[in-house]
Amino acid sequence: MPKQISDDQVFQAVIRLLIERGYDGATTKELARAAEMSEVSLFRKYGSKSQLVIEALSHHGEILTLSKVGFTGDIEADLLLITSLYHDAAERHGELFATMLSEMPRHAELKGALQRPLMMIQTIEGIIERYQELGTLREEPTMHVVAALLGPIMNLTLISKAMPEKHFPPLDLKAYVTHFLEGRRA
Amino acid sequence: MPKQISDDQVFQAVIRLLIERGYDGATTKELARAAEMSEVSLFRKYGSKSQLVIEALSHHGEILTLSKVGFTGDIEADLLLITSLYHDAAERHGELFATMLSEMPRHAELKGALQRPLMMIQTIEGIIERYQELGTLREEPTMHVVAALLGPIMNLTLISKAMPEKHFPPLDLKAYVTHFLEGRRA
DNA sequence: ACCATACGTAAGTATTGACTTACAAAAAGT
DNA sequence: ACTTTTTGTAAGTCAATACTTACGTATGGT
Repeated sequence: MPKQISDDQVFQAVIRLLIERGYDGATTKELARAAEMSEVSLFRKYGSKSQLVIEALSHHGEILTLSKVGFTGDIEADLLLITSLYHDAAERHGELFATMLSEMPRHAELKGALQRPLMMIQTIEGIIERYQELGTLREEPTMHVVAALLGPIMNLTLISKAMPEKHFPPLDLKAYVTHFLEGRRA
Repeated sequence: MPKQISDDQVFQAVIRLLIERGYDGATTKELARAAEMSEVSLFRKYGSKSQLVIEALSHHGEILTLSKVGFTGDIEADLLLITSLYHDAAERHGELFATMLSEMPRHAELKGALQRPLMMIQTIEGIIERYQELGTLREEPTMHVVAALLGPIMNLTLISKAMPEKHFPPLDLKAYVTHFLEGRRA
């Protein structure tokens, strides 16, 4: 057999192109070229564009690798780890996430493609909840806390990319977490 | 002359469709139908799809009126007004804003379409800056402050719409502003 | 040696989308 | 009345896109 193209290689290229061009903008022709395979083989292996994207996104659930994240009892350390990972992910894939969030309702075939990223939000909610139960954090809807923690980071990266001429100073995540906690401790 | 279709009516329909389907998803045929005019007339009046969208968004900027917003010296009142207006806008048009933010880098023709909304962010930055100069707020990049203030609101509305099965409690904006200020005063 | 496998190239099809052209009609100003 | 203005309908062009068909080829297992 020739070449033997690995799924990993394909999925990686797919994600890269999705980030660059979005779902509609990433044509199957370009997807094939990015994956260094023929368009025909692409359809043979993955059936359709939507299936390919779903498989790529599922496989790439590692985008936001929260496997290392958990409850340790040290809230500053936990939040710093979460924000660091999220910050990296937002830098690299924030546009993709935003695109998918807004394109999902318009592409029924994509339902389920964001299952994994959204589950990670629930993981974070779980950690928040434990700190609330412990009395470290004050009680409030966990999703509000998650939004307060991650919203500014996502917003900042999106705006930075939309206004590339303005050069925003980078976030100091350690200070960010510290200030986040002020006023939020029980 | 027949009918005499007003720009207002057209722009309103355009915005509505953009929210529903996004830029790529909103076809000129559908745009024409939504505006209750023929596709031909649409091209005659506005030249192209991108121009139509740009004009509609520019015109729409007025709906997100921050004209009442300014520096009063009462930081809690100012921020409460800003967040209230922003919250309303995000509820109604958050998806649109997010879509445009993520689609803009891929559609060079749209450059300038978000000029107006982005200028409002700069208005807010100006107010923040004055409170920093007064010593009410501690010094840090103004865009970081804006992101911290508005990011969570935008995030919350986006996620609410992406996960409609989960019912998130509404934000108490007054408490939100109060907590925002804790840890941020100079 | 041979055959199934996993790919490639060339050439389609069918659909759709942005945009145009040609011609007709309704209304308003004069 | 007539001309201008602003719309409409019908029909198209042209390019791009998702996806297919037919056929050929290199490779590895047996």
